[in-house]
Amino acid sequence: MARTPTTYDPFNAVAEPKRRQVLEALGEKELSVNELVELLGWNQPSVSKHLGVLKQVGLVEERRVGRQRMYRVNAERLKPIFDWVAPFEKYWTERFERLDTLLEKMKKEK
Amino acid sequence: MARTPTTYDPFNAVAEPKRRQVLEALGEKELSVNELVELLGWNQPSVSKHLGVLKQVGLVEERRVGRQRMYRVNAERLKPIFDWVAPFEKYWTERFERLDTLLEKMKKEK
DNA sequence: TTGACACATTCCTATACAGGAATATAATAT
DNA sequence: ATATTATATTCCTGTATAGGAATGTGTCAA
Repeated sequence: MARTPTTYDPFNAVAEPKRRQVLEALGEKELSVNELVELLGWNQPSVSKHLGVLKQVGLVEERRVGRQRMYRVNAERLKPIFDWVAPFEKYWTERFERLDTLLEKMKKEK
Repeated sequence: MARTPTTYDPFNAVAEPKRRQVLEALGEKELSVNELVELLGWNQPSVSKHLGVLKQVGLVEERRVGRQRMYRVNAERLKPIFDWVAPFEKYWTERFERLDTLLEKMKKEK
């Protein structure tokens, strides 16, 4: 077998750097395809194809307005990635250690 | 061109579900290849090959002990993933807003 | 109805896996 | 030296891209 398809899950869809750029560009604001084309500086079919993958995997949603298609991020589909990576965060920063210590203290004091 | 190589960056390395399992299995504790083989129930070459990719991309580190090789997670290489996905978190929960508020308060009180 | 505009899809190709099977390498024990 | 243990590497193959070029589809305007 080959690699896991890009449309299999958010991890694979987001592995492609350009698809991350698309999601960043969308950010909070809904954008049309042409707005993305201009913003990113890629050709239109390329943008459309990446949007197609993101849409298949549920990372963006599409709304039709006249001959335009407005795309927006569906952030909840990124939650599995966050949930997977978050537990490792304590290893590179102390913020959470401090928080853990604080919570432990609060627990004991209670 | 084809897809971005799995060894290109942590995003691509971690797109493969089995490699995420390896990182989970390692967690905090260093494990030998055979311990991983037993823990995961895969054949040995498969485990070694996935470890090879993870090592190339810097997500695990290797230590030789006799004829064994002990592997451990290098969590800092996961930071780019966390940093990329974290800004989206506010869209599905409010927890971090509260945490940020708490940390800001602690900072000021200090 | 004919253009023009906005966007999607198809066709093509080079590339890169992931998994299985077999084999190679390195270190220890006998 | 030889066998054994622990692990890595090589060879093979089917599959799935990502990018470029060309074309198709749907919608609005004159």
